[in-house]
Amino acid sequence: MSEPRSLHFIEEIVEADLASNKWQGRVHTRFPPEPNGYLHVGHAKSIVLNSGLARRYGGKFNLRFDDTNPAKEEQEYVDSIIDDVKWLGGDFEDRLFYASDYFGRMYEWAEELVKKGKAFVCDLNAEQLREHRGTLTEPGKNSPFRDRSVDENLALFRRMKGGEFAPGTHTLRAKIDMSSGNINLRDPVMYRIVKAHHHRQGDAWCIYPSYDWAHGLEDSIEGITHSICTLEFENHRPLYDWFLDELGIHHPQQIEFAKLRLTYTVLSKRNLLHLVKAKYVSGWDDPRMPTISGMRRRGYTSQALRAFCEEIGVTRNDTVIDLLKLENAVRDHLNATAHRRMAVLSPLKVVVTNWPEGQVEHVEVQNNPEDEQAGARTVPFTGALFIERDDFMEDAPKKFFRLVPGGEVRLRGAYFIKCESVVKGADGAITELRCTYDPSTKGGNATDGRKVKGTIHWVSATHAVDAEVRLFDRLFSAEAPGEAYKDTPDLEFPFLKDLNPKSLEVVKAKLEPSLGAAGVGERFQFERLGYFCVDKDSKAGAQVFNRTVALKDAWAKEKAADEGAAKPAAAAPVKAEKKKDAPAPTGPAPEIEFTDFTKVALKAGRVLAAEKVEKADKLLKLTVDLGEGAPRTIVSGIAEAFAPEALVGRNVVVVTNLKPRALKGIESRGMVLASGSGKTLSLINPGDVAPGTDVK
RNA sequence: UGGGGCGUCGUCUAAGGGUAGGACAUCAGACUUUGACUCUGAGUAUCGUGGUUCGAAUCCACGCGCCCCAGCCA
Repeated sequence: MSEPRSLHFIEEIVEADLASNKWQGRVHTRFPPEPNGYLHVGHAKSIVLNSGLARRYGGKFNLRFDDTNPAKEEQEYVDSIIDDVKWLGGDFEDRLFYASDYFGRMYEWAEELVKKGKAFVCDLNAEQLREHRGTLTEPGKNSPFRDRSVDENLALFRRMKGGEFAPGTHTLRAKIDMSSGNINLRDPVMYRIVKAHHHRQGDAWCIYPSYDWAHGLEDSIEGITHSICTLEFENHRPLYDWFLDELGIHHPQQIEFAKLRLTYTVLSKRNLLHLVKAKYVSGWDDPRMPTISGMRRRGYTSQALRAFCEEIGVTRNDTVIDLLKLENAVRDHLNATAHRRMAVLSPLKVVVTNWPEGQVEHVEVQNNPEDEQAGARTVPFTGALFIERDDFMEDAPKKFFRLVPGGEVRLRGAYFIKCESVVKGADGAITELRCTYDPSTKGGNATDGRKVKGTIHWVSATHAVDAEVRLFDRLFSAEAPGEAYKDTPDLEFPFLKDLNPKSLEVVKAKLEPSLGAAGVGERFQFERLGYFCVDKDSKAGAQVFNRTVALKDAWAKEKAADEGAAKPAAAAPVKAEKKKDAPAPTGPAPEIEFTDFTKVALKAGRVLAAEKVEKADKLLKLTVDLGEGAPRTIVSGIAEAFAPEALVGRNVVVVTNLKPRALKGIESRGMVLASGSGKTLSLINPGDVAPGTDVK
């Protein structure tokens, strides 16, 4: 299909190791989650990486629970993680391990280090330990207990294990270097006393190994060759190496890569846990959650998730992936595989006046035009139909090529219909369309060769199945949730401020009858709407569908662009001065919500240059100094009111936090505020202030 | 201010001294019984400044910016 992609840096390391026979030809990776939450799409990246390496190089892949902290871990999480890893295709065969099963060996190794004089029991409490640790710029101080004798350390350590001490009173520490620039090397804690019930070990232990001590041992025991983790563990690598070298045991190579970050998404277990616990979502598998179980429930396929992980690559760059890329991956897979069905989400009744009373015709429709093998199905057509409300407009713009009064449209797979009259209720709302069909257009083709531009979906009113459909939008409305509030004091979870209040919309839909038999988890494309799957909340006769992802919609985009043009002007504080029908000062569609005044960033700018935009009567291309170093290019629809040269040197007010938008091929980064319209437009003057000054 | 890391189109990511390529996004067009898919085309990038070299994203130097680290979490 495509050219083989070049190797990423970890594959290069593995291939070099294979070439040099560093591990006797072995490749053995692992995925080591702590069972303290559900897995999310970031973990998917790691699973795909680790299991993919094993598959690619004929190696092995382990699933290992890093269950060294009984206070946070639960069996529920273990179960969900196993399900998720399997679902994703992470093939650990029979190699499902638990770090807690190694506690005995870890303890013996700890005694070995004590005997070597490389570890000591420290009586400092947590606060004292912190004081002794020093700071980022100052070295730490040795613990007063650092020079205890081996015998004393051994005795004390055994008493720790024996449960003789209270939590927090003693720790076992490695004896390394309190003056190291790397804080992890300042005599790190190897064991702490925890009196808590362990999900597997019960109360067998009251001392628990810390991550740094335990992790390398776990890898070593399992014969791991490449111990892959995320970038924040890079500072821990010297410690990983130190323990293994002191013990002289199998020493895997730790390799760090950048973890996944996604726009409009939070991906930390702490934050996800809060969303669940505080009931902002229905659970870990809420379809809006970026958890693997949530995405699965929403209708994502594991193939799509894996394709996404392959596509984003593996590097050490700290980057943020556009959520659109994920959505693109599902669309891509579902487009190829999902059967098409018709469903009407917002029904508008259509009566076909010349259809023979009571007649039912079964029209044949293809299941998937992308896949011949998918075959065809039959859909009942009658004189009483539902179509989508959005597919009819009384006062339609030229570019609207769906149904309009007196106009003709094709009903997918059936006939052309023509709208003869519009029936309205007392409140003026459209309640019904009266149409005629053309019998010579059966199957959707006109015998006289005449064309209709639009094809719309429909269901027979008498046959339609009722169902609940859940439409999801992104859970957060900010690209980086909480970023704008991260310095707000007393805000424990800033990302909650960016929660999207419209992330879930529930509608009552009319479905084509074949859908009534669809079982939980089955996926379909509802033609022209998106991909949907049957949710587990479905009951007999009361199905629930989740929208996995909408289809791309060029028409919606065009409409939004038109409406968006009016939006920023209304959102800006100059609203009162504007006429209702005034064109916006510029075209950029804002990313901010209409009501969100507080998010509009207004700054003073100085126009450095201005020129007319080719093939656009109203647009000027402005170069505006906003005190940011480089000036911005802003395209503004003010050419009717201002000659370009009249603007140079003027101060203007600019909305700076809009998503860049291309106008006539020019990227516009912001919007100039103006009031009035057409030739009588005036620019808002911020006064005589420096470019970049906030205008309130 | 200590230690570690990272800087290539809007966003990801290739190019490992020799034409800065791909994906997603954007825009324009073609096709279309899904305004989808597909196809065609367009624009936009090597953090900066010096140096080495016939030639630098790549090597060197000096800057600049961003990320991680002061849990008895992982």
